[in-house]
Amino acid sequence: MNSLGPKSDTRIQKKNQALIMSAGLVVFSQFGFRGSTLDLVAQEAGLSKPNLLYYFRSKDAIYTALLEKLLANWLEPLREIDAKGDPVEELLGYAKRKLDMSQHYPRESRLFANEIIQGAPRIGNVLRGELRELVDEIADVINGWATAGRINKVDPYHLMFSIWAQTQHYADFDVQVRSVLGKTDPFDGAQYHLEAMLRGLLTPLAGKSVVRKESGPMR
Amino acid sequence: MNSLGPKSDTRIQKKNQALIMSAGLVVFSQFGFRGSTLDLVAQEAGLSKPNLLYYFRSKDAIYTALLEKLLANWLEPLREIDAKGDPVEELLGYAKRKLDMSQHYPRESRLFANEIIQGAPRIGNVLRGELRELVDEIADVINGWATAGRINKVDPYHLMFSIWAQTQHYADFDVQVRSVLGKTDPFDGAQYHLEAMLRGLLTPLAGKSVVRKESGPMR
DNA sequence: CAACAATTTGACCAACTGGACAAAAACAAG
DNA sequence: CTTGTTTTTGTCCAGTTGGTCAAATTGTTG
Repeated sequence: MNSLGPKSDTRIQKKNQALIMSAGLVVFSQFGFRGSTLDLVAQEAGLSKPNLLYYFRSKDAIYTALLEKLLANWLEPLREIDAKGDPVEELLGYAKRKLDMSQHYPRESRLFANEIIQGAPRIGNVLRGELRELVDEIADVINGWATAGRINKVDPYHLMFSIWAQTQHYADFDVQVRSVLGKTDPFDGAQYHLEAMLRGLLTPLAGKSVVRKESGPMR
Repeated sequence: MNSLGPKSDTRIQKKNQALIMSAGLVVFSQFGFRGSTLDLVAQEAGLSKPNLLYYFRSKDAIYTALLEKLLANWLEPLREIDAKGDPVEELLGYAKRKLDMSQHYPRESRLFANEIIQGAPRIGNVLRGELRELVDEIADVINGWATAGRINKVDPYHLMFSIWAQTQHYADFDVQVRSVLGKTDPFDGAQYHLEAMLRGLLTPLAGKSVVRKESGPMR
């Protein structure tokens, strides 16, 4: 009989569960939950539809399992920011890790993007809970760095948003980026640009605050 | 009889077509093309399903009409960049216009994002054609500014990507942004942060290139 | 208020959807 | 090889999907 708990997973179970997760990632990341069908996932996995449902209770179960696995990895790079490290290098390292994820796991990024765009019906509580707490912690760290004069004064929240936006963009909008760039690989240029942008924002320089003060609000 | 060409649109036709487009925007921007249903659009529009199909030939026709209308507006802010203006202010102005669009037309942004994430099946040719040409033009302008020393040397393509990413993020990931910020309105802070980031990157400063040269590649 | 055109609707359809289920097939261990 | 257990599949089902169509309703114009 099929076990309920995670006690005994035969190797064929492991193999097929992984196969289904992988196929689900491909399909759900492209069409979102509502736009995906079990038939599509089954076809992508090379299994029959009833066979999918032998391993997962429902379409929803596949999607949820996928999202949970993703979320665990998604917050990890943020946790690695070290309050005791060099501020600029810590933040650049974080941006680099996020950009690497966009390069190597673009489907995961799109799965996440799809879920958020559609209103985050299944992970809204995670966003308002775990994510928010973690972001608040890191925001404190960044504020500490700024107060100590080790980086320029920045809004830590919008700093994180801009890192998320600029890194995930290369995965989520991959088609557009490549349409514009042609054959040029996006990621080398992206990394250099992102680094330059963050250094320009963060690195404390005597002359800069003067320039900033002179400028009125953007119009 | 229903006219084929755009010759005679009675006011009731205009009203209902607008009603359907508006409803379609709400539904398609949330669920993407495949995840949306005519019933949902009909319900949102307050019309019966057959009545929708009296005004539009098919589900596809509604979606396509929506995309075409969107694309016209989408590229407009980019066209407004003036090669004869002040470089930093022109680029800041562009960013501001894009951010305003995210604030005031978030559904349009999400509709576009959905289409791109799903591989841009219907607008790939526009991306590789019209968009790319326009971006190339602006890239030339930016390169000209950089060569003249009026802004720092930047990759114009990645500069545009980063503006797109950071502005559209506030519309596409609205749920996440608000989950993190709580009741705080995102857009004031976003504008200030975006401006600071772009100024730091673009404004030519004697001291900056030294700092940049010393730094190795991001790690 | 006729008479005609524009609009709306109810009923219907074939294809597809997520899912149930029992029978068949493949596997494992004595 | 036999027996019990996993795994796989064919068949089926009720609900939903995009779309059709003729009939009914509403609007318009003389």
